[in-house]
Amino acid sequence: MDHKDRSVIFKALGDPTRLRVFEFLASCCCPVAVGDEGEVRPVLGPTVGEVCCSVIGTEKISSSLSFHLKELRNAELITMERRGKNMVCGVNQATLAQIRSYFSNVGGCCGEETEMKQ
Amino acid sequence: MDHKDRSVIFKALGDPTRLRVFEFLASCCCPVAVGDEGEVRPVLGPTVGEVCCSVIGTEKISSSLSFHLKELRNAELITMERRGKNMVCGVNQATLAQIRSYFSNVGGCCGEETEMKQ
DNA sequence: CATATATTTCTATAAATGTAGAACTATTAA
DNA sequence: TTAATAGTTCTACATTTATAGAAATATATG
Repeated sequence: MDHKDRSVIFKALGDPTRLRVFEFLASCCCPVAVGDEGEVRPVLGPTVGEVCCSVIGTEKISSSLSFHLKELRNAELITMERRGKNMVCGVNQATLAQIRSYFSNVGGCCGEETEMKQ
Repeated sequence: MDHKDRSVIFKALGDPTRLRVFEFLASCCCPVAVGDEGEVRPVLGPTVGEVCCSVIGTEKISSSLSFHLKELRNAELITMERRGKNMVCGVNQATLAQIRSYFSNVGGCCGEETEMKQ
């Protein structure tokens, strides 16, 4: 995750609607599943329509929501996969882990208070 | 730190120049000092001019950098304080701690892989 | 195949954002 | 008090971004 990736990630989370979508998806458990052959499979999370209901509060999916989902996908903050007529969404745990790691390392060289003269 | 605060923070970090400024300041040690009376005092970090040299690469401070610093201050990601002719900058450790805490809690209900049928 | 459902893409538009230069403010030093 | 330095604010402008509606695509179903 380089500087460019990070600014794309933060820009994606910088929009209130997108942050809500991200937080809603993050609040939906079971982000990753392992299939019979041991393969890691994408999440069976809410559909775009369900995200729309919960986050936007409308039945009809707007092009605006599609746009925001695309931005979140572009930042690799979420994944989406077709299930029949629907698209199901979930947070990308790998990226979330990278962000956590970034923040545990940034500015961490001497975070505690330091005694000082004058 | 509510939803609004977070989106302001992420939006601030979402601009490549601001992210560079933030990371530069975060890389400058000793963010907090405690004075003789026990009061927590702002960092004695780089001046705006020094930030400009390191991050933008120019001698002359642009209004654009001032604007970015204002955004970072508004998000409470950095603090600034006058020292004579200069303004000195540093990251706001309290906010940084809040962001760390946010990311350790978001989407963390079952982050590990889960066995699944079908 | 025709229709319904779910979602995306396209196009236009309005609002927000970043940049540049000039003018302004605060502090120090002569 | 005048000049120099350091930085900010103001104004204008170009670019980017978010939103809305219409048309297009993909899948399921009758």
